[in-house]
Amino acid sequence: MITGEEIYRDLLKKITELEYMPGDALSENELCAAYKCSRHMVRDAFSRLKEKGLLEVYPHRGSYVSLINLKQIEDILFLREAVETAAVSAIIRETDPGDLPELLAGAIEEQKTASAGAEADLPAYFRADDRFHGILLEKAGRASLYRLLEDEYIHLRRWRNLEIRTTRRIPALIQEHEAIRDAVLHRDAAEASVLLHRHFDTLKFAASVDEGRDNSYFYKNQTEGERK
Amino acid sequence: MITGEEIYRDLLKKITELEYMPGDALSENELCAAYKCSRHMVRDAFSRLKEKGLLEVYPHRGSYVSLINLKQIEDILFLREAVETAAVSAIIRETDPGDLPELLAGAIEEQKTASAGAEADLPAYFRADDRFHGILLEKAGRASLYRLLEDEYIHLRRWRNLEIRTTRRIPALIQEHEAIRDAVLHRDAAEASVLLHRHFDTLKFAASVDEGRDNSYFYKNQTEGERK
DNA sequence: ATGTATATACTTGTCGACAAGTATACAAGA
DNA sequence: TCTTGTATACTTGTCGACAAGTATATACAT
Repeated sequence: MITGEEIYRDLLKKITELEYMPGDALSENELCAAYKCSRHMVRDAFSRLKEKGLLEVYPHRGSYVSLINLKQIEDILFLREAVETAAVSAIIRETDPGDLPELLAGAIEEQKTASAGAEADLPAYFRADDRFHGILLEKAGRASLYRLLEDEYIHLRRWRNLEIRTTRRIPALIQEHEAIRDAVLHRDAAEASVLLHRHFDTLKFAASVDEGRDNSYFYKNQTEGERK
Repeated sequence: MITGEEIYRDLLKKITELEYMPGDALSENELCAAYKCSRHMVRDAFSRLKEKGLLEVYPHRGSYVSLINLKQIEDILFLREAVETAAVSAIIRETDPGDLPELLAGAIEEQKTASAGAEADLPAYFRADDRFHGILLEKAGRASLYRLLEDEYIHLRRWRNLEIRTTRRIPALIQEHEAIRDAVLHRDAAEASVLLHRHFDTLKFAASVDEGRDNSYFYKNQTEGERK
């Protein structure tokens, strides 16, 4: 027997990891046949996914995986920059380094090994990247805020999984992490702020340009739910 | 005929405006009798409220309006400080004032008139307060981010409605707003950052101390859902 | 009086059936 | 050939009934 929570988590995973692509149709009937459960369960999961902005339900027509809203991605990147700049500021203001140097070094090392091989282990790199930023919040005493923002970061992860060309940029991103780490360890808040801003600006740029992108995966004009 | 969306909005309003107090029991049967609809609708609304952390459902025992998690309130205040500091920084960095002075002056004026009378019009003051902070994000080109964070700010508003003694502090808060406005208009990012930090710190302090507070409305030890 | 077992009245969880709306395939007529 | 109307096969929306678990009140035995 499968619980509604499990269905929700499974669908969430398949949407963020692009097993279901943006725009794909999801049928309640097909899914409840696949999970061997009643439609009620699937509908409950749909309701939650809809609430999170990952699914769009058109009554009597069908349900579709949400397209990616690049304006929203920019917003979330802006949010992360703001939160992490504040976290760094708090770290520098309030605490002594503690085990922060080792933790950041560990996360950076993990990023290097994950991206070093003949072909990069992208999931592992992304996990290490998340960990680098997570450490900053945790050491600022805001680990719970990181959990609170998980729902927003889901969109970020889905977009990241779609932007394959990120691969080329990984070495530069790691260098930026190292510079940020150095600034934090030198307790230079102004420098860290500038570096974080630059770091997220490169990401925001990736979210704004559309060089030969498959536009069927993105909303145009930042408007959602405009299916004719 | 009432739609599920309406039930959800009504319950949300009654929870944030404390018509239903933290800890109150909400019965599916009673509500679907009150709304003259099937339990399905109420359950759907419950599901969304649960997802937002405003309702806790204990299977076969009952559903209760979530208590207020002060650690979470602090986190959201930290979040707001971070976002608005970044917004101010962006405003100063990228744009000329435009109509910003008039907008901020208007919001501050509205706060004064709402809090001036023999007894303050708290709802009006809160709306003007939200507007002041909303203007900052809007002028930084992040109006959509403000909407994105609405869900988090719901918790903030519920807490604010419960903290009656805020009233005494309103004149000081308005003064802080004026100081922030001045720093922004003088394009002094560092000063604005310090003032915002101080502004939110006074709020965070209000969320941390518990002088003669009715503790039945708050989680102890920052743990949720520990009903025995 | 006190402890224990049982019945009862709640609670939320789950299901299958049917209602209602939409898009498509198809056939009939011009 | 093109247009138009109709039947059909989908889609999601809604409902009432029943299942299952919990807490409380009650009767009974000690």
